[in-house]
Amino acid sequence: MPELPEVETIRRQLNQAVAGQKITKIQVLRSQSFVGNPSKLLKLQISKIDRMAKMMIFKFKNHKFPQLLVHLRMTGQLIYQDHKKRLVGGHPTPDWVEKLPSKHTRVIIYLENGARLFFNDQRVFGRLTLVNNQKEFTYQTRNFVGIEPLTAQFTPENFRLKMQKTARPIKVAIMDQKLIAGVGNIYANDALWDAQINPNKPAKNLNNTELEKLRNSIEKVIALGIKYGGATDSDYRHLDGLGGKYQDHFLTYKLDGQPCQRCGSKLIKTVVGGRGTYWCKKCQK
DNA sequence: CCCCAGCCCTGGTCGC
DNA sequence: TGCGACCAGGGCTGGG
Repeated sequence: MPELPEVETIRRQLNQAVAGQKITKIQVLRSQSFVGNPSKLLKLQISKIDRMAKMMIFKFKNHKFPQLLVHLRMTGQLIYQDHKKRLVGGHPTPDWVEKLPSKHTRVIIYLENGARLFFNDQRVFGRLTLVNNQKEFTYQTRNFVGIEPLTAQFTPENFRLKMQKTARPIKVAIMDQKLIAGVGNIYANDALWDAQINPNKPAKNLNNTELEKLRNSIEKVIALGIKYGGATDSDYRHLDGLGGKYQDHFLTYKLDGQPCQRCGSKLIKTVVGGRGTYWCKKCQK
């Protein structure tokens, strides 16, 4: 599922592929997938795409607003197809990209140069949300205000301040987008394994050494995720339809029953905060 | 404020 | 082969 590295990968590709293009038409094929009036975006020129936690923010030239917020949730994809149905970067076009729209296409954004941007989303949890002013923006992003792991704000001290505030399991705490931005289930599992911390441990019970280790591990796995273009576990795809590679480097995620890379004992799967949790009972204390 | 259960969705899997 | 129950999960809502 798309987390910080996956969303960041797509964001960078979008800035290459669609920045500078004007939106000429928007088709909403499933009403829940688009919140707001899509016609407000017509004729606006995309200036750049930012990111806040797992949310992408489309901004437009000479307009502070509207802005378009895109959240992929679990199965959302943004796929770019140019007017010749060729891919960005010159890769061979996967058949399914040439055949878009598919039955999972929820929104199509048409660009002035003849290209189309497809928002596909099998489970319809993802959203394109139009915000018209600062008040709406603040409301829609109110739960995504956590510290960004790859910025100067992600200091040991700031991390400690956030984690000491809650008695919830540490895994739940680092996945709380109000505390830390962009960490989802894959990278939470892998970071806790790397830091050798039991995912059930109450966040405020971690000592400074453990917190610093975990902070470093979050930074490490998120950076690795970006390096490999994210993880294609099921639906996640790059802008050109191809998959990421981080799934070949999972430390724990979906590896229950496999030997721990550190101690060799079998990784287990439990449920923490209602989410599947993969870890090593022997070396995560 | 804090925390958690239930909900939104669809497709894949499993048992019968 | 088919059918129904169940599961996956990020984030929102409502209730304790």
